[in-house]
Amino acid sequence: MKLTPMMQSLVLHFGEMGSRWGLNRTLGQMYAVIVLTEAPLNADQISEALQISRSNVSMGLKELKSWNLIKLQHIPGDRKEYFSAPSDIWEIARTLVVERRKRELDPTLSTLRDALMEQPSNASDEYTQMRVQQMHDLMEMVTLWTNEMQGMSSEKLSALLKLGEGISKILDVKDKLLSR
Amino acid sequence: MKLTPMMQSLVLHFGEMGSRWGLNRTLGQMYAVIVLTEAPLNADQISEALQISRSNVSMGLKELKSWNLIKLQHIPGDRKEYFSAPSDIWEIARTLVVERRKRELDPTLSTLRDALMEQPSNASDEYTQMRVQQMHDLMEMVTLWTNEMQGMSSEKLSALLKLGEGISKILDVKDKLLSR
DNA sequence: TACAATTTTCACAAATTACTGAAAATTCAG
DNA sequence: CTGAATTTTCAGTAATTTGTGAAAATTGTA
Repeated sequence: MKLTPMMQSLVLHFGEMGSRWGLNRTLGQMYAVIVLTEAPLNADQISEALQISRSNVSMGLKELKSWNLIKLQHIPGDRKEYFSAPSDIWEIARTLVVERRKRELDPTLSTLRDALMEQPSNASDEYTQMRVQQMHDLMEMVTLWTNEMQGMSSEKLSALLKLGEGISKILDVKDKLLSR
Repeated sequence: MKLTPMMQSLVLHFGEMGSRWGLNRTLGQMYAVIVLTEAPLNADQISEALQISRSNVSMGLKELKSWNLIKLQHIPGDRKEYFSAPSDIWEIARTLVVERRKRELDPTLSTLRDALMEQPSNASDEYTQMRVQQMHDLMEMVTLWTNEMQGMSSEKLSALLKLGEGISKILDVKDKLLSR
């Protein structure tokens, strides 16, 4: 499979970004080619398109599976496994947010809880615990949000995000409603 | 500077997480010790606390400065430079979000725009552009949001996040108000 | 069940990233 | 200005991460 120049440059870019997104270069490239190609792809096609070894593709697919970012499908009469990304970009975003939360927040939340259970050994530990408490509360709220996001339809999510600068006003309205 | 066991374990944890957060181990540890200690710290103290070389600390501080995560301050009668984190945890969160957006979204947004300007060379490119458009729109909304976040006070931000599961309801209310 | 097709694993190699000590540059009190 | 204190830079090295080919495991069909 040969990539068009447009694809080529997008794939390269997502490779660069991959590492900044908690994936890595190859994973970024692989996911780019899967997301940006309409037809499901098999490992050999990916390997050829990105000029990387078959085994590397296998490991990458394993990782993408663990992120729930790809769907496996079979094509009648073909024994190979084909992969595609969800067609709804919001679903991809939702998944990314949740999976990153799992990896970036959940373990920390648990460590923070442990620290809060400990007996402070001196004044300095007391300050530390105070900060830990603040971080914990913040992260817990973010967690609630991402859970909320999970349950929202793409339409609703899109509407919420479109609100953009309007969110401030909505908040004010809500305050008024409650204070009445 | 010797760390209490509580600090020690928190610092180690944030070191682990550092790499998942787009920083790296040392940066994570450094920021943990700065955030969790009440008094501003100088480079030597950090170097001793984390058992890393003075030069490594210097590079780390440079990076943390570029993230706008630390404040430089001077202590009267002392020539050394001291660093501390904002006392408001929300300010830290806001900064983190914005800086990550700069690094993780902005460059991609610009690449996506470039791709949209190009003339599709075939049907496959047309599909690609369609997906690029979707990604672009989504990322642009996220960008608007983070901008909005920037302007919000910690109190407001906290209130918004506390809304948590309530956000769905608020959205519904808003729809009703508009449709009247 | 047998076996060819396909995928996965894994030890090693390659590439990348992080860390250090020494030296250079900067800062500031006297 | 001078020079001691402090910070920064940087080339080399160490550590970590990523990629490969060969071999093992799995799959599905004839």
